[in-house]
Amino acid sequence: MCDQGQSGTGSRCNTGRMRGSVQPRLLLQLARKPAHGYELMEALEDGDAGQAPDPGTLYRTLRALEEDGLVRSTWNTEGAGPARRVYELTDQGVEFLHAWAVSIRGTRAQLDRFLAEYEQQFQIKTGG
Amino acid sequence: MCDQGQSGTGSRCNTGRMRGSVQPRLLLQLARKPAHGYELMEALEDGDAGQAPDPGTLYRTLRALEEDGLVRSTWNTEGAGPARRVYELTDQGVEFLHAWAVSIRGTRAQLDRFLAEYEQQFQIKTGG
DNA sequence: ACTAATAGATGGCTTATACATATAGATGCT
DNA sequence: AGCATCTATATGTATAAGCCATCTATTAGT
Repeated sequence: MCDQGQSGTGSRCNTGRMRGSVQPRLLLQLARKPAHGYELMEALEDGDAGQAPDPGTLYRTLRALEEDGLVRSTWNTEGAGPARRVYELTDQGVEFLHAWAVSIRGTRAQLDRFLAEYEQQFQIKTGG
Repeated sequence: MCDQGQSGTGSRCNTGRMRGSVQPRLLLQLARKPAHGYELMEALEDGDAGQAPDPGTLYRTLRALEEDGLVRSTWNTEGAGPARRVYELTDQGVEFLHAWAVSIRGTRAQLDRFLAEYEQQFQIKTGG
């Protein structure tokens, strides 16, 4: 059932990605420069190893962040194309990003422990 | 609303932990030694920085892993106390653990990228 | 008999994210 | 004018992971 060869046929049989990275990545990107959703998607696709969230996730996450006071938005109707909702970080958003960074460092430490134990168990020497 | 000071009042306002680590940690622990649920909980609590999943998560995850053929279980009624369902890894479980390790290395790399960008943005020098 | 420890299991809930689809303005082609 | 396409935002639905609370059962101690 969980054959490695066949790709996900809908079951839980894939080594699921770790969740909880969309929010901090959006906050960090906004810390660099205010931007609208579409722009953020392209930025994450370019710079973040091509791992942008889908539009649904992205826009909904942005609205949630705004509801929580971590970002604020204004409409920008200048320039070509449809109106953009431009987001920027609030002070609270910056603080939150710092908190996320702490949490993420902890997660990374946990992954390091896991990988160390794993490699010890299977006596693997990895270059990276 | 998302004040750092007050702890979770039920909203999404906490720097959410990264999910997706229970399965691989169970598989790795079982790779070291076959064990029953309670034993696994204690092992994860001891060795894994005190981050064991709650019983509900643990036992349900084990059953799911068995349904997927990654572990198999037998009842052990010897010794004191109630019967234990003792789990051990299958060959497929070992393969899956390897796949998880690859995925987790990828996740760690992503976290490293995030933290590098974060530290660059805020010009922080960290000792770790 | 009552309590506690060990051991396993179920029900319900939230969160994060994905996939699919809908809406709408702007631009360009025919 | 009609129509496709790109840009941009949004909603509907589904799902997996994990938490909290609760329940059962066995064994041991008082």
